[in-house]
Amino acid sequence: MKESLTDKVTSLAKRRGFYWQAYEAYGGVGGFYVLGDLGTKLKDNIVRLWKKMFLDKYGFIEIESPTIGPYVVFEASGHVGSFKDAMSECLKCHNKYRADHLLAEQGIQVSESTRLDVLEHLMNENKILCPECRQSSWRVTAFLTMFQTNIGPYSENIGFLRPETAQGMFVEFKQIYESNRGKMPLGVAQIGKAYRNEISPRQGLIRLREFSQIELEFFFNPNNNSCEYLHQVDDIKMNILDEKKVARGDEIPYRLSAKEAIDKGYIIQPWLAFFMALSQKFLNELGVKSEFQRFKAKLEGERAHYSAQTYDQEVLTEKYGWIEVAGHAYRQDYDLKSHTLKGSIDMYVVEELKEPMREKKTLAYVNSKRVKDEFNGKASEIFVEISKYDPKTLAQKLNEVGKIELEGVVLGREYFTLKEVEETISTRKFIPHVVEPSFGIERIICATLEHAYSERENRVILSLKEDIAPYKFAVFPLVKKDGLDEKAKEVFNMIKAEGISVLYDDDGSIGRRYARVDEIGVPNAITIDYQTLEDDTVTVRKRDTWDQNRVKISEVLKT
RNA sequence: GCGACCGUAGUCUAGUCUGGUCUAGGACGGGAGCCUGCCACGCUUCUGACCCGGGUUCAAAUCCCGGCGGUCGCACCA
Repeated sequence: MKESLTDKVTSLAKRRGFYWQAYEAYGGVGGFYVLGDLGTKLKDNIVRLWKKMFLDKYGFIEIESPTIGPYVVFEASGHVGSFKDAMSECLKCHNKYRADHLLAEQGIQVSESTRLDVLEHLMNENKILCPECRQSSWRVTAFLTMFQTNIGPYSENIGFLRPETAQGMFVEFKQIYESNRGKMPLGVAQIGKAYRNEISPRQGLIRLREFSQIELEFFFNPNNNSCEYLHQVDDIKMNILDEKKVARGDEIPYRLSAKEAIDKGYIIQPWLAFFMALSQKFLNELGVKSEFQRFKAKLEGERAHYSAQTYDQEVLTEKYGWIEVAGHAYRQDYDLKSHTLKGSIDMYVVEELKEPMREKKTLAYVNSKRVKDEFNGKASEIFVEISKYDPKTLAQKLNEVGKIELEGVVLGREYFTLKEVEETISTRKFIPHVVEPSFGIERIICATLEHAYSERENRVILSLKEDIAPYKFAVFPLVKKDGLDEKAKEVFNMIKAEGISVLYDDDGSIGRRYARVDEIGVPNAITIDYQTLEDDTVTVRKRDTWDQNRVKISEVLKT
């Protein structure tokens, strides 16, 4: 089989030091990798571009929270439940299956909390057949895809390495919200490592056990979910496979703008649609053209436990086909609600209504004179009891049943004065809803490299956009003599002093040096020749066209 | 996790079937030097590998077992 583009990129990545598998000195460990100099620079540049496009432009903010969290957090978030699968192993052929799936096929419903020994009993008693070898001999064990550790010296204090960065933003929501002076809607991002103990990590950087995420949690008021930026992405047509198309295996996408997709009902939240379009533009900026991108809906059964709608953003690769580079999920209020229920902080937000609402209501006040007159010594007791209710509730009860029952006394309507009042309501409490664009940085690096890779005259060219190229300039003396090399070093030092990433190379022929920097994506190569010594001009040679221009040294950084 | 195939320098590979001549050969790459007036020229020189562990044998890159890793298929990917 012909070596695929993906394989070529992998081998280039290792040869030139973008990334490689970790722990090779010890035979390698699956699912872990190292970013080299070029890789870290590329990653930093990608992250910087993302921040510019998603945060700075919209005034959204960023936090950094711990990568280890206590058991309760992931219990509340639902991860302990849904990351732990009961795996049933066939003792004959040793294939493993989800126990609940096999039981469900036979119409036996079990819950997530069903004990393992009970599951095993059910599997064997009901003679569930192994799909592979048609035997029925099972052992049921748990497999937890979160990495588990202990916090402090006591083994019963279990902690987990976070399987997503998102929970940090949910658990800390109230503090984030307060310290940003109650802004709503509020976009909060976190960029960092997440960990999943994959059963079989494979495919290079595509499935890792430790990986980097960029996650943006966008908190908004569900009563006011219109997105003011939608018009900014009108020109972006997305390839969309909605739930219906996915369900029937239709691979031909709709081509729609965010607004059109909302209007047609394919995307149920305007903000979700906006971020999807913006994400497509982000990948465009990284050099992945729109025709190599699509958004594929997750079906109800495959969605995460928190999601009401999820679109995977996919990029076409030669070897692996469509790979997911980002997930766009409508998480509703699932997470904040869970943390409110289990934790000690209420994650609601108070909304000030633009148009205060006038609400009519009836209030009931007890006629104290009449009560005193008729109940004498018991009156003060009655007042204490009545004060437990507010006037609105009292009025409601009187309207519904015509009386108030207290300890040993029943007071009828005649003991109260009813007042009709109109109240102004200017605030309302709500738990924000969340849409989440979530990016896997390593996969984006793969997609970016693959779509930047090309070959010309048997040489490799990595056409990384200038914004994200690890090195912006390379400086070469045409030949290493007659003072050209000293002059070249001067230019090199000048650019370096500006804080711009730049390489110097005087080894071998000039053509060889161009070739070397082409394959790591340096967009500009500056050559110092004999004319430079006379008039301080140099040639700037462009990576993608191989065109050369003569410019003054002082102008060189403006190219 | 299961199954099939595979594992020799940074990369590609010769050698493995049929154990010894392998102190493991080549090409590319990389370093140093020479050369070089614009797209991987040439020369000199250096660099560097049998995945790990155990077994069989007088002798293991080669045969056997286990582990680790890779690719593919199944399962998993919340």
